[in-house]
Amino acid sequence: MPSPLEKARKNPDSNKARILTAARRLFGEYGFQGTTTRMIAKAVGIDISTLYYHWGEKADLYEAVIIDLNEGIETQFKIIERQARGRSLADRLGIAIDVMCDYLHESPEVSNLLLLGYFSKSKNEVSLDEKVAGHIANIAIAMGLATDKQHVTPQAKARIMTLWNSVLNFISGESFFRPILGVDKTAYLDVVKETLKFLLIPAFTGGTGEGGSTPPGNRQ
Amino acid sequence: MPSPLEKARKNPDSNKARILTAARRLFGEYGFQGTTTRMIAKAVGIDISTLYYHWGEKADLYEAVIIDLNEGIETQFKIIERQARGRSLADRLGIAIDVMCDYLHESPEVSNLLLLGYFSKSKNEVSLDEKVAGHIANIAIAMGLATDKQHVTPQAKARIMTLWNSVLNFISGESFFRPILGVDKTAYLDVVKETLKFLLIPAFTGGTGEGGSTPPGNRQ
DNA sequence: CAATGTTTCCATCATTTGATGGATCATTAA
DNA sequence: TTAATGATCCATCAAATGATGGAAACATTG
Repeated sequence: MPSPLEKARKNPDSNKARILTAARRLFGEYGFQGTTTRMIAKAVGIDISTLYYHWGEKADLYEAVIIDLNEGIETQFKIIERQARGRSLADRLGIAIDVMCDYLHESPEVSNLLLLGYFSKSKNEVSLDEKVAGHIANIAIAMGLATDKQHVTPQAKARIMTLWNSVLNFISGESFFRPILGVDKTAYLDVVKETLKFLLIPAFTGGTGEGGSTPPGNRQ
Repeated sequence: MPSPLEKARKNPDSNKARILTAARRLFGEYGFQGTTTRMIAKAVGIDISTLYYHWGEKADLYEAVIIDLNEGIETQFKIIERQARGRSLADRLGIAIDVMCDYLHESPEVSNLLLLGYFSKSKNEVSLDEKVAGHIANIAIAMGLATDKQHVTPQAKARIMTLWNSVLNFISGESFFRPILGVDKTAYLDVVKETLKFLLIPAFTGGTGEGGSTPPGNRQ
């Protein structure tokens, strides 16, 4: 029994899938309240009743978007985990920052939707928090700050949250922050990565910061 | 010629001022789109036409809220500047974190409104960005990372932004993050402050982090 | 008090928005 | 071919929403 989401992904040219894609972009750009079903239908080029036929009410469509989103993020975490395995802590952090920045920068609606989920009291009951809790724990383990999901200290969680949120902030807020920084679009991502590494790596490693790749003496 | 805002603040019991207060809270909680003029009027206990009489259209009221907000923030920055003067860099950062966390935690709608302003494409043209650019530069100077507003490097700005956003994130996202951390309401603010100091001070000072108050040799 | 200005509310509009029923067209199975 | 199922659109609804006109209440001042 394939879920509606799997069904939609199987055929990306179907209207059902195109609705999901457009909804993702528009919800990310204008939020749940700021996006109307007519906006989505118009973006796809269909009638709104087709949208309702495929996804039910607006909140259901939004929920589908969020679930779809989280699966994409989990994929990225697996990539980070694979690349980070066996490297030094400083390297692992650098890899995490690079991979997440690149991924989110390519699909900016992701970070927008996540941030809106964190900060707006929405009546919809998409259980985003459980997912995020899992993500946080996963990063903590991948960074070697904890050994299993059940034993992550609040301190470690809070530190990961800061890192995670900082990435989201910079990606989502690009149109707002970039003019303030006064750099062009290509330089922005580099400044962001550099800043995050500069600020966060020394604290985690308790030492000198970036300092190149995988020093021979693998200080833990 | 007193501005409408000054006029409203002069008499906090007037309906005009009470509308502004309620609007501030509700816009902060539900965003611009998610807040209706009827919600605000109902919160104050008046008819919506009274609201329109005092503040004009909805976007004008929102603009007044944002302006009001920014003046409050500027006041806090002056407090930080005064307290930080003459202290070590680590102390100045610690003071900034403490003061801003306490202030924002007392009026959480402030950080919500700021974050919504950063991340949602709103059609309203409240020039929030210029204000924020000024705030960023002010902190940079107060922290001793720059000497005048015109000569703040993108790197310094980006680092301040990370700090500033991290505070906003934790305060605005408390209802979301606190359950994940598994701490109670009173402990949350302490964990946040501790985390921010732990992560950010070492990077700025290039050294050992918090390490107590104002070391005798005032290393720059 | 009378006149003038300010504030408040009631009634009402025009749009927008979420949502649905039913007709139509396409596709597939028997 | 025919019946059934799936997909799409048109027309329409009811509720919510931003906004306004005008009458009434209230306050201020000469």
